[in-house]
Amino acid sequence: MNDLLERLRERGWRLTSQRRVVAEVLDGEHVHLTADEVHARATARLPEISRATVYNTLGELVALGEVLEVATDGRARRYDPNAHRAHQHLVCSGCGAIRDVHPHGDPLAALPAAERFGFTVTAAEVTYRGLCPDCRP
Amino acid sequence: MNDLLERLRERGWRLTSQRRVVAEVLDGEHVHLTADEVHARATARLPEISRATVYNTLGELVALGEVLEVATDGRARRYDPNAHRAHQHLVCSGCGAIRDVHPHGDPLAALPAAERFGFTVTAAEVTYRGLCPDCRP
DNA sequence: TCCTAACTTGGACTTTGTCCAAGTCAATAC
DNA sequence: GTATTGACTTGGACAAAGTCCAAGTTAGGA
Repeated sequence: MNDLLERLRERGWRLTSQRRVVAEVLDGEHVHLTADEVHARATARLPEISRATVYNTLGELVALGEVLEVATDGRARRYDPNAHRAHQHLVCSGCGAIRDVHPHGDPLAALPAAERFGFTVTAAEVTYRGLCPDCRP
Repeated sequence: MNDLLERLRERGWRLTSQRRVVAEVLDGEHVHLTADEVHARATARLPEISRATVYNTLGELVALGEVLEVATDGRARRYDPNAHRAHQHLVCSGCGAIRDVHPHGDPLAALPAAERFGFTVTAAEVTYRGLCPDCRP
């Protein structure tokens, strides 16, 4: 995480306490917080941080490629700090829990040229859906 | 499309002009409208149809398995009437255009048991991202 | 230690979606 | 055909998620 802040500073990011707190909140494995959750946790450490700043900072981290934005449920976007290792998502249809997973093979390879409609295809996001152990009937 | 309305009536759906219009608007290939777009097009045919009814009807069609809900952009959900043939989505990062595509192989098969975290995995949604011919630089 | 462009703030606003009480109507029965 | 009734629709209020902006604050270089 310190690496992250260092990397960003080298890229001309001004290192404010707000940005530091957002980066800290997003640290870890299998972290997929909504902007609101990030704001709630950031507020615990820095009570006066505003929603706008959280949104701004998340947007910047996404633009810089340090955080991934995932839309697994059609509701709030979630932010995934695990941007430097390619992975996909496994989502529980019951409780919404999300895990990072690593399927074998390159999902992109499965799309034949004839199915690309002239697009230059650069990425494939896979969302696996099912029930987690706690939600299984 | 008449098949759809017939099928729904057999399942006890009351066939109102509002529902008919929503079903008509959703007819076709590569159709991925937002609720708002459905409402706009429905209004052109039936001016007094309300937003609430469009949302209700879309929700019912999804629950009945006749329409798929897709969340490709973290903004408005989109509705895909092509629910009876398994497919995935190809999304243009430039303009947001969406195509239905049919990769070969079963994407589910690529997720090893060791990566399933005890989940009962039942589906895999793949979103391919790239630039469409019109958006390519 | 000063300066200034970059950053943050709070609040207003927009978009997307949900909920509800009251009114309307499709389909069945007669 | 007409009556009946429960299912459907409506508009408006509300909620959640996200954007925008003018004014105030501050990190980091000079």
